[in-house]
Amino acid sequence: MNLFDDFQRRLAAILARLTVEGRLPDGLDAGKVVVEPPRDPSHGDLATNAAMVLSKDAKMNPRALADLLVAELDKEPGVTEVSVAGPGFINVRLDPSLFAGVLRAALRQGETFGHSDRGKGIKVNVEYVSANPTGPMHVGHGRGAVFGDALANLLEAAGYDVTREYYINDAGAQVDVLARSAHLRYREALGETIAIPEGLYPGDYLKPVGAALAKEVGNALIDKPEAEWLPLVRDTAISMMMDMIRTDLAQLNIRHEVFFSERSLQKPTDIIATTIADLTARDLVYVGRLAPPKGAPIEDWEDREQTLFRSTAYGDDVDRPLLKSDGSYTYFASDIAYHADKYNRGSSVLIDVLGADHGGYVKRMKAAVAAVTGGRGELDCKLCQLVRLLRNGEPVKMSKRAGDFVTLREVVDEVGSDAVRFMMLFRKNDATLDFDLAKVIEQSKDNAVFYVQYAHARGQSVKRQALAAFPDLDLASATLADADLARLTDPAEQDILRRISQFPRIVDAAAQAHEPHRIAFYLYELASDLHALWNKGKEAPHLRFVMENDRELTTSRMALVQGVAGVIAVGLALLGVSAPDEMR
RNA sequence: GCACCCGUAGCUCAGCUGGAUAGAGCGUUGCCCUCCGAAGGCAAAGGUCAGAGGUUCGAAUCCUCUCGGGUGCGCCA
Repeated sequence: MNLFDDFQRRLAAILARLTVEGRLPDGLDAGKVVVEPPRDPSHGDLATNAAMVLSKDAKMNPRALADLLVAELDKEPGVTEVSVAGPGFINVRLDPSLFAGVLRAALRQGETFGHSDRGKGIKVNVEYVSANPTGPMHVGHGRGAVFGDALANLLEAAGYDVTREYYINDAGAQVDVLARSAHLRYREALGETIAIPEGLYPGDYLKPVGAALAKEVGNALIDKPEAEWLPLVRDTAISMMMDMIRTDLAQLNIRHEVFFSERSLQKPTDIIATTIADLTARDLVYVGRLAPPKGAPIEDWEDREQTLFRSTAYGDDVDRPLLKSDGSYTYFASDIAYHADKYNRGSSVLIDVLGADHGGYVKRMKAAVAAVTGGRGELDCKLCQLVRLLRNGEPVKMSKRAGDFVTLREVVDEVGSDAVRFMMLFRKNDATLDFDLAKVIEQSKDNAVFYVQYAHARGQSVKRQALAAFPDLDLASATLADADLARLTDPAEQDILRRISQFPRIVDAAAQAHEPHRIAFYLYELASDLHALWNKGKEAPHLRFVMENDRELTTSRMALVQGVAGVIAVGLALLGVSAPDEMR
């Protein structure tokens, strides 16, 4: 139930009809036409730019074309007034019953209101978090985690078939460093006094790994050469780190369907080799020399022949190496094979949620996906900017225990999952985020999480009051959907109906743009509407939700309140935030 | 040197993929409330959308350049 889509279709039908009738030329592209709410509500309920964008192709001046369309739109059911404004805007005013109809739909559809089949089941792979399995997650990881999860929710709501995936970087040198660090903790667990040299991971979180190893194998690994103990220690450590990360994620109610191991790209079969062979056969891999980067001089630069992927053929600035000097694969080589694999598993749309420090990586990855899918796969990289942790405006000190960063778990333990999730989504992903630990648990209007959740709770509270006044009132959504909504005549009530009718459009646009923050901002506005109406009831008793002398009006208003609460609940669910029945 | 992201009110940020007179919160100022419809309300002031060109009916939004901030720049992941 999307009024704006509905009118877009109606307009397309009108254009088609006028074309058939010969009153408009062939070849008009109705796809350029936008139907949207006017910025200024006094202009009407819907506005379209149809006359302006089509005037050139129609070989008519915009006003004349607008007049033609106005005559047709005027015949449409539910349209009460159509006018032309400015350079050729067509403003449409609708019968209030149409907005009431959206409220009824919202009440009937409940938790699926705003959902659509726009994605038509297209398979989308969202890869997010993908933190190295070498330690606990920090707050920056948390932002990507929350963003990716909300985006996945959003895409599912828009009718896409979403796979939530985590790429475990368990193949690089960093996991060997992890193993060495864990081995030290193992010796420590056996009673040795250890010192952790520079370059290894110092965090206490590896102590349990050492203890677990000691318990499992006793001192069997203590005098062996590194080559013999490293694989076992590494696998144990990775496994325990992943358990820890999964626990951290579960605390934020984030679960991935696929955990993909980087090492599995080489064992048991080497997919990286076949991917490179495939690219080589297509002349996209060659052996050549690379000029050293201009800016920061590299001390040990060695000019040498290397195996390069021709990413410049797909818009990258320079070709990229696939093999290190020791012959092993670069991270990029693995990643090409990995993305090829995601595509081959059926996802034609790939989304990578990355930290902002990966910005330089995007071009080459897009080039790789284009090459490896023959241009049929689409990759969108969403870069999440840094999070600055504050407490009352002051930067938060790092925790030594975890190894010089604030862990995600510490933050979630302190302020809760809802506050973390909402605040991380109450900002565009590419803007840096100030996260104030004191502010986000404050019960005031300054705190957006509280404000939105409170609107939902207030809605429930109002319903409880209505039941106190009319104990036999049926407040089930299905019943409220049949209420007499014509009694919602106050402008503030009408505004809320309009706001609700925009929700499906917001969900759709947010999903298309891969921008979950739009939902958060919409909810803030909707909450604000409800609070404002409530406050009006203080000065103007005839606007109170519960009218003790008027059962019918109370019922109508309960429909409105339940509609708002329901939309807030749906929106918060998309963000992965709870919608409480009361604030405590 | 190059690439990517960002630059909107004093501050923190929105701005619905190019629409009409650029919005909100905080802060400031002024009224009201502080008799549980509690976790405040109403209103005002505040802008060269970093700057300059360009594209077109129309630009905060798209293109080019300049300035300013951030990030990254074989064999790290």
